[in-house]
Amino acid sequence: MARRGRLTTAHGVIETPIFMPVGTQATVKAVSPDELRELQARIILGNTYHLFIRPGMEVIRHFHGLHQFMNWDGPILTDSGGFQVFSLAKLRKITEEGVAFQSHLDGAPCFIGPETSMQIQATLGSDIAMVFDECPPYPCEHDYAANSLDRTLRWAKRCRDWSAEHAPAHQRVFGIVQGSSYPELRRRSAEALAEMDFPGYAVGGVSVGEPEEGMMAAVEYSTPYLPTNKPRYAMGLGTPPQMVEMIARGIDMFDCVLPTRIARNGTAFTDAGTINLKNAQFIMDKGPIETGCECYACKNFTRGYLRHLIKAEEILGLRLVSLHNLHYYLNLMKRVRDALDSGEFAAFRRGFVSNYRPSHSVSENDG
RNA sequence: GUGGUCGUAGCUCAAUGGUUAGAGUCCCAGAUUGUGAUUCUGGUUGUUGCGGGUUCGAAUCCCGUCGAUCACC
Repeated sequence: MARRGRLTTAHGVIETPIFMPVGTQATVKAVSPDELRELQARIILGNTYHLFIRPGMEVIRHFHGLHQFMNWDGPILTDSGGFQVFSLAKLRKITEEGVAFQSHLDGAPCFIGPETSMQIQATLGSDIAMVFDECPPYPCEHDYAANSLDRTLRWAKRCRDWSAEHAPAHQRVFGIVQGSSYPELRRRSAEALAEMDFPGYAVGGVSVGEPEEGMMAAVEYSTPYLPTNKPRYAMGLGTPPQMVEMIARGIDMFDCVLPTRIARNGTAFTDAGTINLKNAQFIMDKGPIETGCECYACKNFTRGYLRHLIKAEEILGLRLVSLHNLHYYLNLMKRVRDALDSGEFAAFRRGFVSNYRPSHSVSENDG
């Protein structure tokens, strides 16, 4: 099931499996494009919803698109805004046309539908645009999920058609599988999208609060019905072992805020699991975050120093941990690719997952 | 030296004479999955300066004492 792939875009070739750092507001938070290149990030995310609200498309158009605006000349994938409309905006009203909502910044009334989303993404000039979908909450009643899915499929077709006529020639549009936790809906979604013949497919509606098994199941319900010669993208995922497990299930692309977000709160990834650099145990620690790590933070700074920076709320602290965590994620994908190339992925997967200790909350004081 | 004001958690401060003296911050942990740096959730911490007294009951009232601070000499 796990596979290697190659995705060609106007701004470069992407070897899969790949992790895509998230750069919601035309920046991967705390990290410069130079540093992203040094980290060997091959493709990053941008966000329709956020950039539409601020700075707005007039500004993006003025700067000739997102690549030039943020000075990143590698590939960019833009999210359609479907997820953010549901996770961030207030007072949304869904109709066949699209979603009316209030901006999370100032409450201003806004509207994004399939065509507006594609229009925005065309203006952004991303290499990969996502269809505008509805991301239903978890848990979700079957009837609601079915109706939502049908509408999302109609939207997908509208996105594809709008894009075929108006989008810049270099831009590809990926479909998004929905269907909540229902196997037959996931299958229906994947088959319908495959019929529409997208150049890539995402599994959406995951990491919305469901247990991890549900997340895995949603992927397993979807991938068997997607074409094998097109990239598959698990949206918003995941932890390191989750990604390895998803790759074993035929996923090629990931994006996740986890490495950058938790970096800003002092948590760093290692092969043994996450460590919280704020913990008192690191005060006098002269070692790097992870022994043998080749990232800038690990080659130059101690845990004790990083702990100090983070406790003192110094910006360098969150930058250094962000660099480490991104390096960790990007390097993990490289290790996976190497393992796939040498035919040792199964062994790598076993070793990695058993070594990684998930930081489950120890709630012994409950009650 | 005289007179006034004030001493409460590490810090800044609450608390009609009436449950187990609270809050913010700090500190200690945890959370974070298509973004949240400055976020969220928990938790530890007190001889109410000290010593007496009044009272059923004192951080609170009285006396003494120590300390800080201000004014005057």
